[in-house]
Amino acid sequence: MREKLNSYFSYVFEDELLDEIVQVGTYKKLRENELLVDLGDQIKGVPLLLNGAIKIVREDKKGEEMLLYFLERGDTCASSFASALSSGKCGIRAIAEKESEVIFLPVEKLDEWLVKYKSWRNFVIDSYNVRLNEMMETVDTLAFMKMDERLYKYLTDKAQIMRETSLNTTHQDIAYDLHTSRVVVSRLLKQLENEGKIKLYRNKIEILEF
DNA sequence: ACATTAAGTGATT
DNA sequence: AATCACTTAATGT
Repeated sequence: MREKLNSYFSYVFEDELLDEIVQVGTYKKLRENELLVDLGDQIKGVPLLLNGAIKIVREDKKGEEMLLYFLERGDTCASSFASALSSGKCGIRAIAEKESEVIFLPVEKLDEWLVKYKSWRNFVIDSYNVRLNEMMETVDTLAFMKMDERLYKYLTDKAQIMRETSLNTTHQDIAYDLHTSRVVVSRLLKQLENEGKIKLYRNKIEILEF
């Protein structure tokens, strides 16, 4: 576990903090599509993402979904800090988008570390900042971009996060993430294919142009 | 061969 | 851009 931690966090945290993380953290490997956090869950620990990708989704009471952003290696779920420290409910759902490795940090240690380690404080503040920017970007996307642009952005963003040029997904899944209907996605995808930007298969989309 | 699920299409709002 | 109704294609049993 120490080696895995070192490979991504050795330049972020000081050695003593790394030691503590190894002691109190619990390592977990996530299967693809494994549910990490659900709506209204009490947060049991804050995750540090070693590798893989986690999808953060907002959902309303009717089960209507909307993708907020992805977490990548070295990220943490900023929203979980707030709910962990205030022991409130989490307003989001987190799903592993692919096989991922995380270390869960116990809630009790979080504010202790805030005063003890400046690298930890920086990390927390920084991830809040990164997340806020990410959120503003998605708001922009929602407010100012048309569906076809959003779709293309979604595809290229996701391909980058997954580090692949082709995605194994269905039109329906995309429709859930973008909060639209499958028919609309199918039509716009067809359009993108005609423009030569992508190639469509069953359960698979290949991106030809970034 | 049949059932199921994914994707394509025209028409309507 | 959403929804309906229907078709066609791919895949699993």
